[in-house]
Amino acid sequence: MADQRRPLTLRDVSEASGVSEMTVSRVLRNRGDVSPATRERVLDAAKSLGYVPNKIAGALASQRVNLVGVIIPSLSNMVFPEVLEAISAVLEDTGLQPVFGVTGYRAEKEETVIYEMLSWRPSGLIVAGLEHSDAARAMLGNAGVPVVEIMDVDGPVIDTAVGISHARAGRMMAEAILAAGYRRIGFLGTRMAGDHRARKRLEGFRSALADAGVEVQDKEFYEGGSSLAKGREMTAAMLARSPDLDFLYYSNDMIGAGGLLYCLEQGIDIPGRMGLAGFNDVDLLDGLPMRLATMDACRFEIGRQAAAIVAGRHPEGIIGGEIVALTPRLNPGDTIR
Amino acid sequence: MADQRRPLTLRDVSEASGVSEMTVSRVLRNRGDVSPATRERVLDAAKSLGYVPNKIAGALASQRVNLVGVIIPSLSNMVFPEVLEAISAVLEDTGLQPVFGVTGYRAEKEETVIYEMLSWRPSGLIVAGLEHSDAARAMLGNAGVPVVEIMDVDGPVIDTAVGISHARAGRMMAEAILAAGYRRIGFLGTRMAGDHRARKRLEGFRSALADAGVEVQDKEFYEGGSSLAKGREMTAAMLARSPDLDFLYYSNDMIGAGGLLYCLEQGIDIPGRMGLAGFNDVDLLDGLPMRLATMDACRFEIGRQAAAIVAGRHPEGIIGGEIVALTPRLNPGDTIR
DNA sequence: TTGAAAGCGCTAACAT
DNA sequence: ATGTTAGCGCTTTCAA
Repeated sequence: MADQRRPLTLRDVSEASGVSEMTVSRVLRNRGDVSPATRERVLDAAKSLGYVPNKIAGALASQRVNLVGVIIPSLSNMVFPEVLEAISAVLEDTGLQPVFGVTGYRAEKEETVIYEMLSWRPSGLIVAGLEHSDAARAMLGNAGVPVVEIMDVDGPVIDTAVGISHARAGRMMAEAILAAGYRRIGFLGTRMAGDHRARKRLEGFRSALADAGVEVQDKEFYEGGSSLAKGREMTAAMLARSPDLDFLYYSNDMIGAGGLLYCLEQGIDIPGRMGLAGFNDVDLLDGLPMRLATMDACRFEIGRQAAAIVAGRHPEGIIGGEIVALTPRLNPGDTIR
Repeated sequence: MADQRRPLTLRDVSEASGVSEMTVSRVLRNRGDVSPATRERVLDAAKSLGYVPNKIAGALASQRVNLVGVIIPSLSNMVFPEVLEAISAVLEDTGLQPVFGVTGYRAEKEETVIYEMLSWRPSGLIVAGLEHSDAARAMLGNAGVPVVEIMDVDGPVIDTAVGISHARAGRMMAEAILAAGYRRIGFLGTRMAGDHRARKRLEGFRSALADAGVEVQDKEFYEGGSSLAKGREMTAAMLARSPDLDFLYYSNDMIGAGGLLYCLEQGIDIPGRMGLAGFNDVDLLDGLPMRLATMDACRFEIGRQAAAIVAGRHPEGIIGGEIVALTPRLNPGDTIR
């Protein structure tokens, strides 16, 4: 517990306990056979010195690193913290530790983050999305460790992917909307070049509408700011411009919730006169005056399975090198008639 | 770009470029003098091989690690992602990289996370809160690197702290409520033993009320679930039990928002018949029918300053070993008369 | 401007 | 059950 500037080493513990460095190392890692007496002496010495092992040296010597890199676009999206939570929970008792990196939806930043992560030689990598720069793809392909791409399955996969088809999610929502008899449909979403999943949902959505001879009648995009407030503003603007719309499809639940609050305030009959839907099925909605129709992105399950694959604890029959396509679940809530 | 199992080393690049390992190392780190011709040859070789430096070896040799450990209680709290964002932004151009660890508000888990982090010999540590186990406190005290405790300043500090006084925040809110003439006050919060800041706010709140001879008339606590929904339920329960309350103080904005929505639906006159207030000043509120009174926890500023201190770029006159107490700002919104 | 040698703190592999 | 030796892949330091 004495304060020192030079960090303590195994050698210090070795000297303090009168045992070889190797034996100290064994005790500290619970490896091999060590007599209880020796064990206790070592532990006492380590504790009273305040020794913290140097994993850098350990990793270099053993060629093993208990880190798993997790690369996501954003922390403010509300979706990713939940994926992280699921990943953390699974890794908790595997001896692996997640390390998070954030890309801000920028491919070039993603490339940097991947490079940085790989330079620490992690045991595995979990990366959100399938779209990467060529260089990033090359690095991931040659990483020599499990690489799991999560969230999305619509596109070429490097090694293993766990996610949903966002095109299909968009299609399913379109079909539900059409089946409910809505025809004059508006779309409200983010203007974010890097958000490929939102783009794919919109594409799937439009293509299913097109199959029924229906077109999206109005669109509105936003960037930045409070999603709830933006949802309000965008909805007000769109309804002012296109008052005869009978359905509004939002690219996420937060702006959808803003739209819902606006419509309710305006006294618009939901879901009779107009229907609404979002995406993600976030808990948040539980407390709103009405439950917004939405679609579950399976983010807990995605986190769980991705972590299990990286940890080598593959859920039922999955062994890596595969695509695990989860099924998005439609939650009709109260805003589709 | 050839695929290999054994990760590439400096030696591979050295052989491919016909230059010594040392020179390759210099090129890759932009250190020392290297002729442009050599430089280019090395860069070409590294790129075409797909070489990724091994930071583990580099860190061991140089005794320098560009990692900053950031330890927070939770990712789902909405507050911490913002602090992380601010930290990331500041570290972005310092060559330092944040590594996040989550404690789940459990002191014992925090101890483990600190130990793990320190075993990677980071350049600094940012830890949320002032309450730690004795062992954790000892580790932090002997870490030999900058340790910044954030969010809170009410208590003993290990090295440097950046935060607000939550006791004072609670007191300020009580004073504002009393000044507005409310007297029959209820409190709604989390039942979380590890959330010391919420506890301190409540203590400050009650003590300021007590100074005016006022007592909290009813209390309700929750755990888990959607905060918005819980805010609703708790509010409904409390008003059923104590119908004559004229103010509800919530320990965070999310449950406050749930309560607000409930009250509005019930047709309760806000802020006339009853006032409401939360804590955190989250953006979310912008889109609600009324803006909830709240208090800014200065989380961006906290993240910024903490990162600057760890990075050695101390903002105006702060040099570490100090307590930076930021001033919480009351945002009266529309729910205090 | 470039290279050679030594060693960072630990662990694998092999003694004893 | 414990100790010894030889690296892990880099960077520091010194030499050329």
